[in-house]
Amino acid sequence: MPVSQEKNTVEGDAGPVRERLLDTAERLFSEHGFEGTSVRELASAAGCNIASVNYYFGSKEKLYEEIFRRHLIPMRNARIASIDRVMTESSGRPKLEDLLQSFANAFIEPLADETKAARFMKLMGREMVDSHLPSDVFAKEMAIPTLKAIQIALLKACPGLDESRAVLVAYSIIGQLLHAVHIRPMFEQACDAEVPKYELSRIIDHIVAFSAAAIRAYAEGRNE
Amino acid sequence: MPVSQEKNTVEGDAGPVRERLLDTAERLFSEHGFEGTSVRELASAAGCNIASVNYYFGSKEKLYEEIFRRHLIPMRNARIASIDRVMTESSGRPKLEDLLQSFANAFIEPLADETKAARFMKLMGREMVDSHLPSDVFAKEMAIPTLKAIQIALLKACPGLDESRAVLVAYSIIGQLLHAVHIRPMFEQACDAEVPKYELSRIIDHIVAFSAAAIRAYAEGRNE
DNA sequence: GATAGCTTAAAACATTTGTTTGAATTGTCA
DNA sequence: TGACAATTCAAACAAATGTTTTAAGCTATC
Repeated sequence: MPVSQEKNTVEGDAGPVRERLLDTAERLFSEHGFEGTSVRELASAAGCNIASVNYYFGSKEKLYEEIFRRHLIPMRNARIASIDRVMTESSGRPKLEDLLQSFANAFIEPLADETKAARFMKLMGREMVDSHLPSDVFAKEMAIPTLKAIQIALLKACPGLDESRAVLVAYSIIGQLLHAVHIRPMFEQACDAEVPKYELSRIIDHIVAFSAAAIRAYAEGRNE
Repeated sequence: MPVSQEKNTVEGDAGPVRERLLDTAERLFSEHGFEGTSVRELASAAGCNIASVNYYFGSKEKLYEEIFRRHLIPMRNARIASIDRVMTESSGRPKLEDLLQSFANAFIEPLADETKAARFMKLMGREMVDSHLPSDVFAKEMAIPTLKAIQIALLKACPGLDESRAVLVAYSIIGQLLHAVHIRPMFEQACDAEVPKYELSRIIDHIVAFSAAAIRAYAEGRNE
C-alpha cells in the first residue's frame, strides 16, 4: 500500500528518541493498526533512524507491548479510583446515578483530550478485535479488574440487585460506553445530515439515566 | 465418459474456485485481519493458485469488498425484517419485550452457527475499527438503515418515548449487543474460573429485560 | 480433430517488510 | 585531552508482500 504521506508531522524534537518513538507509534498504530504501520513510516514520523526501533525496543512487537505497558495499568487504576472515590464520599452507599456518572466520566475522559490518551483508547479497541499482545494481558490487566470493581460497587449501591445479575449489568454499562467510543469516527467523516449530530456529553448523560432506570427496575421490581 | 475431475484436497473442496476463495478469505480475514492475511496463505488454504485472487477479483482489496457485498445487505435486511415482522404481527403496536427480543435474536443469530455467518460477524467488528472498505459503505449500507428501523419501531412500541431519545436508546441496545459479541473470544480462551461463564442466551435475555425496563422509565416517568 | 475461450499453473516481477550490520558521531568521565 | 561507552546513521540483509506474465490445461462447439 502506498499509504499517503499524510502529514509531515515529525513528532518534533521533543524529548529523547525513545519517548518520541513511543508517542509516534501510539498515534500510527491507533490510526493504521499494527500491521498497517511499517517501521520505516514510524521512524520517519518520529524523526529518527530505522534502526532505533530495534535498538531501543528490540522489535516492533516489543514496542507495541511497551505502549500498553505504559498506559494500561494507569488507565485501569483511574477507572477503579473513580469508583472508589464515589464509594468513600458516600460512605459506602452511593447514589446510583453518581456511581454511574463517575465511572462513565473516567471511562470516557481519554476521549476528551483529542491528542493524549484518545489514541490509546482507539488502540485498545483494535487490540480487542485483533490481538497482538502476548497471552491475555488485556483481559487480566484491564477488563477483569475493572469489571470486578464496578460489579461490587453496583451491589453496594443497589442492595436489592441480584449478584448474578450484577455482572450482566456491568456488561451493559461497559458495552454502551464502548459503543459510544466506537461510533464517533463514523460521525466525524459521514456528515450527511442523514444521521444526528454526535454529542458525547449527551450520550453519556443518556447512558447514565438509561442504566440507572434499568438497574432500579431490577433491584426494586421483579426478582425473576 | 467425461474425464474424471479429481482435484486437490486442501480444505473447502466444495464448489468452484471463486466461491472457495470467498469462503476461505472470509475465515482468514476474520481470524487474522486484512493485512494479517497474505494472498499466498489465502490461495494455499483455498487450494488454488496465487494468481486466482487477481484473476477472479482483480486485487486483494476487491476480494475483501466482495465478501462484504455478499453479506452486508442480506444481514441488514434480516435485521430490519425481524423488526417488521414484530410490527405487523402486533398490528403496529408491539410489546416492548417482543420487539427487543426479536431484534436481539436477529442481531445475534449469526453467532449461533459457529461456522457460517459468525466469521462475517467478526469481520464486521474488525471493519468498524480498521476500515478497508471504500468510503463509508458500512455506515450507509448497514448501520444507518438498521438504526432508523429500530428507532421508528421503538417510537411505535413506546408512544411516550421522546423522539430525540429514541436514537440514544438504539445506541444503547446495539452497544450492548455488540459488546456481547466482542467479549466472547475473551471467555473462550481465558478459562480462569476468575470470570463467570459465558452464556449467550442469558446475556441476551438480560439485555432485553434491562433495556425494556430502562425504556419504560423513559416513556412513563420523567420527561426531563 | 481443430479451434476458441476460460481456467489453472509456475515463475518472475518489483516493492516492501522487519531486522542487522559496522562505521560514524556524540556524550561522558578520568 | 584521551578513552570508552552510548547513540545515530546509511546501507544491506533475507524474507515476504501483491501483482503480472507466460505457458499449459481444460471444455465446449464446430
